[in-house]
Order: sequence, then structure tokens, then C-alpha cells
Amino acid sequence: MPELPEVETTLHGVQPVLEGQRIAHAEVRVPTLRLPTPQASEFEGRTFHNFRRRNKYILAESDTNTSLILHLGMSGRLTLTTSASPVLKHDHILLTTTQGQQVRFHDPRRFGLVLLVPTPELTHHPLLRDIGPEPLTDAFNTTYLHNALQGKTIPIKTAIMDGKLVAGVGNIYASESLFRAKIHPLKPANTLTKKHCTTLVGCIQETLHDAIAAGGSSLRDFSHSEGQLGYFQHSFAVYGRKGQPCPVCATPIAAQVVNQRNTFWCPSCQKA
DNA sequence: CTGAGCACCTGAGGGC
DNA sequence: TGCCCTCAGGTGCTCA
Repeated sequence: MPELPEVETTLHGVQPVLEGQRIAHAEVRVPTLRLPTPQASEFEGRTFHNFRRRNKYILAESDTNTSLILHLGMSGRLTLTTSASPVLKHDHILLTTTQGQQVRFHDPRRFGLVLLVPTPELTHHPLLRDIGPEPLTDAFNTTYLHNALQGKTIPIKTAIMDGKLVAGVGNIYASESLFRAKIHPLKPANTLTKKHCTTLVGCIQETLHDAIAAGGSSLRDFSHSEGQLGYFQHSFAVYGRKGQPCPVCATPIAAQVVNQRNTFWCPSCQKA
């Protein structure tokens, strides 16, 4: 998946199509996603509004006190098309508006999910209730991060990928942010000084902002909801660049699996 | 609390 | 050309 910037890009693609438009027809072809998908009839007749992103979830509200929760998982994407367009393999959910536009949830690996839940329960929903502050808001700041890291001996990279600590920092942007901050990914979280935290907060925000501005990354599975490819991957400084020269000092980039995830850093620029 | 392992599922890419 | 193997952006569970 799509990390936060890709979700943000997807949100901006789908919002203009669905916001305020009635769902005239829905089709659920494959209901077995990470969690079971509602029946097609539960989408029909709804008008969604107040689209927004929380962590890597896209949320929206509709009538009868019902809200939408959508997650792209590892390989999910939303495509914008019409009902005239041939249905592709892995097009699991098709929502057609009264305007004739169609949004499709396409997800080969089916780690994503699409749910309808009672709006009053949304903030208490198990998927959302324990999520930490959004990284691009003032709530994510030096004091917050420093306090949150106290007592944690886990690697800082593992810490910032924990959605309970901060929302939406995935595997790619964790490596990229730590490179910009010149902090070694294995540095124990509780050894970061306030100064480190100030730098890291700034670098996470800067990295995400840059990626959003670039329209999100495009790895194998991602395309914009319009079907165009993003291009932030051309800007990766360390991710996926094992053995290649550091863009700052030309030292070969190191790689190691940390917390089950591939992790990249510059052994010279980033201090433990 | 921590880390390791596994699970969900399919497709892409490399090696031979 | 094709088979076999490994790996992948995310989460969430169990176990020691």
C-alpha cells in the first residue's frame, strides 16, 4: 500500500466523484477482504460526504448515521471509470453514481477493507480508536514524540511505524525520514534527545509533504485513482537502494530486516 | 513491554 | 519459454 501520501492522493481523486453523489448501483464481486464487505444493497441509495483521511484509512459519512471506512491494504487502489469499462480481475467493489461515474475498489492481495459502520461508533471503532496523532498536525511535535519514546527500547524505526505512536508512517517513509534526520534506524527509541525529536518530527513532516506534493509513490501496485502513476519513487534517497551510493556522501547504502521489514540507511550519515 | 514468527493473498521478478 | 523460489507498500495475532 500505499502509504499515507498515496492514501491522501487517492482521497483527493475519489472525493470529487463521490462527494454528494447518490450511489445508484453497487456491485460486490468479492466480499472476502481483510474483513467481510457489506452487501451491495447496503451501499445503494447512499450519498457520501465529509470525506477525509485518518491514518491510512479513508473515511466518509452518509445518511442513516452510517459511515464508510476504507483501507487499501498492501495492494489496493481505487479506480475511477464508468460502468461501460470492462471489469478487471480483482475489481472487488463497484459503486456507480447517478451521474454514471464508477469507483472501483481493486485489490489483488485483498489485505484492504471496506466497511460501513454506525457513525456514532466511528471514533470508538477498534480500527481507529488507538491511532496516534496525525503526523502533519501540531499534535505531533517535539514534546509529544519525546514523551512517547520514553521507556521504549525498541529501534526508533519500529517506534515511528507504530500507528499508536504516530499515524501513517509506513515502511518506506520511515527509512526516508530517518535518513533526512541523520538518525540510525536501529537507535533505541528512548535514547533520542529532544533535539533529535525536533529534527525527526520536521523530517517526517517534510518527507510526507514532499511525497504528497509529488502525488505519492508508485511502486508495483499503486496508481492514482485516475490511473496515472505517481513519481515520488524517483526521489527515494535510501529505500530500495542497498549498495548504491548515498546521495549525500556516496557511502554504499546499508540494508537489514528490522521488525520484519526491509530497512535502508546510510552507515556514514546516520548516527546510532 | 519486546521481539520473533506467522498469517492473510496474489503477482512480479530473478535465477536457472 | 517456463518453472520455482523469494519478496512486497499493511496490519494483527500468538508465543516466549
